[in-house]
Amino acid sequence: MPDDVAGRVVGSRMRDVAKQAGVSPMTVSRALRDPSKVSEGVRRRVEEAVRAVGYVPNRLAGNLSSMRSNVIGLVVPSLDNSLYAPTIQSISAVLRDSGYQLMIADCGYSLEGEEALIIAFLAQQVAGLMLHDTRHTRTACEMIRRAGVPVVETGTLVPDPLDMVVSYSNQDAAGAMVRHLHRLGYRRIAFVSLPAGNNDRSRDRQAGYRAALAALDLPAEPGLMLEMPPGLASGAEAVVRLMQGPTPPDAIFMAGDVLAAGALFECQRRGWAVPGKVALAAFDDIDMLRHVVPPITTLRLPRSGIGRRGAEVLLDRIEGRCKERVVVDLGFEIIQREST
Amino acid sequence: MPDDVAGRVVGSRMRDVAKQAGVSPMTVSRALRDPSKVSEGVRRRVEEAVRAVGYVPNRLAGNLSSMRSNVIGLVVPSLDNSLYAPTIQSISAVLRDSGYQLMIADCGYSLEGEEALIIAFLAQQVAGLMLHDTRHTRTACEMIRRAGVPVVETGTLVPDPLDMVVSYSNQDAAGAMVRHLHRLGYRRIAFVSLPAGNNDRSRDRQAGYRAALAALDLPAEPGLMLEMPPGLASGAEAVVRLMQGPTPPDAIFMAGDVLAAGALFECQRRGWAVPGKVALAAFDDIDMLRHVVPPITTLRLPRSGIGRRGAEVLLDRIEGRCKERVVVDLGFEIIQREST
DNA sequence: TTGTATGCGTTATCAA
DNA sequence: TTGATAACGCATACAA
Repeated sequence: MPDDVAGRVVGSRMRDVAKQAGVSPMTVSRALRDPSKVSEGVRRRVEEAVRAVGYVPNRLAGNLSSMRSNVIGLVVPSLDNSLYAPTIQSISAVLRDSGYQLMIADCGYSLEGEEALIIAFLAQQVAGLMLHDTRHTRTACEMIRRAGVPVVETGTLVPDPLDMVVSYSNQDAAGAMVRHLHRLGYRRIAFVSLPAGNNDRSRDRQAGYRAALAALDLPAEPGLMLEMPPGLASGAEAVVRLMQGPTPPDAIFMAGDVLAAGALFECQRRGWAVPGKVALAAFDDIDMLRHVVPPITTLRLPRSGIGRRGAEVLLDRIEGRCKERVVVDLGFEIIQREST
Repeated sequence: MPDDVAGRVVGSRMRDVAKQAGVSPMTVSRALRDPSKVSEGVRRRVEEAVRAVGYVPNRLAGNLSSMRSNVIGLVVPSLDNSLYAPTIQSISAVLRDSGYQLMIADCGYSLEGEEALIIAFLAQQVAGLMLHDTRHTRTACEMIRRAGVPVVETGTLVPDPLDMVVSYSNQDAAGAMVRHLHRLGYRRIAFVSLPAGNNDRSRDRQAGYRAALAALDLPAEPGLMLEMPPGLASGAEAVVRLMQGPTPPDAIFMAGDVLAAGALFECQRRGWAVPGKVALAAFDDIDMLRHVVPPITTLRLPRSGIGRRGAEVLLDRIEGRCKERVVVDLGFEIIQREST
């Protein structure tokens, strides 16, 4: 029963249930975690006793004693960014269905921040980690290795994974869109992305853009590449700067989150026909891009699948169903719409 | 040092550090949690030993032993909805700066789901709870009461809070927008919201709309109220249904998340002037609404402030800095733009 | 300032 | 099928 101990209300413990049911605590433990290991009568009495005393198991104690954990730690660069929402949602669903809990933290695109969070998660004895950045401090890598905790990286298809990877290739995706625009006849393809400095995905996308240009024998004009901070306003600014430059592009590939929508809204304001004056392509199929006028050509990324499969392979490993260091490429898809 | 025990790699324990530093485990514990309680020399030796053996404290054991917890549980109706992102981000920032961890789960707008998550969080021995729904099952309330865990509700200014509340009033906000539209001269004000069935906020907003109409002596025509599922497409459908009805409105107040943007895009497609043919107002100042053409009048809600203040009052309570059951009204603001 | 004994609530292990 | 005992890793309380 609830007791007030030193100003702190505590719940009932397993031995309260045991007393109530007239069995030993160990039997309660068994009845709760594997009912088939106790007799029918005991099982019923324990169930009743649990209800009677309002017992809620203490998973801290359970985890400590069993040297197991039912907590997964997730580090994302930012929680403010709705891009991670579908991924987090899917992770959450898989974990919930398997009796795991999700611990989330954001590192603000900082490697040192990520390191601190990883250590905090290890201190919490997480059973596994999911990371969205693909570069990590030496200390972070070392800590993870020593702890022997399974890790899934989800940001991009990294060449030298810590452990497991579930993602798509940002580099391939950017290249595929450039080739798509080229097939449609565009030749002066500009590229706008978030700053690559603190964002691995942006770096990969820039590399994919450059590689595709080279493969297509298109010149890589520095004036056609722009780095902009996130936000609709940045997209608007980018399209203006590119179109008012000396040799404007005939297509702009916006590889930032909502940059493309910002660019389109700016075109609407200025009466610039899309794709008549300039074609627009985006990276990531957020719902909005399908509904604006005109709808924007984009890449559909496996946001939700990354969360689901990532959580699945992590749990498979934790529960011993799979020993390997899998690398899962979930691919991407080009969605051709009216803006190109 | 890491040891392989029964297939499981374990980290170093406090007594490994103690041995290395030539002191007792208790001294290590003190040196780590309150360095001022040990001598200078011991402090240095412990710090070195910690680095030498790569020690990471086991917070499960620490929490169990101290009967404290550094974990906060947050339940949101959905993680897929980017609306909660700024709130979660702010909570995360406050907790991180105070050495707490955030456990997140989504209940899918289900009361039973919420109950299960609350029980799971209590089993994890969370130090506090943040809930975004305002109705809870009897069992959930009972569990929380018995556990004596501080709770902050953030969904709306509830009349009968479980404990503490940090929010704004959805009802007042909806009413304020109706009065604003009335001041601008609109008289046939339609109202579109998400289904109220599983969403307390929608219910409150509908009530606010109705109350404001009554106060303004405007008739409450059933044909002017619509419930739509979330999404841009719903907004588009809603505006069409309202405008093609027998007596179309002169203004539509879209109290759903991105419904207003969907409605505007549909008006763009059909060439309906906004606000010439119909005025549009929204609920919640997502960035997009400022950038579309025309920018949409809306209510600015304290999304981020709710997270920050909510986490702050929760920690104040947990750490004994405040005993009261505070109710914080963070208010709202009407942002008049060109769509009305 | 430091160390010793004890307990946190559960599970592993082994004996009955 | 059940129970007694000993961890799990750390912190509280008290003694030195």
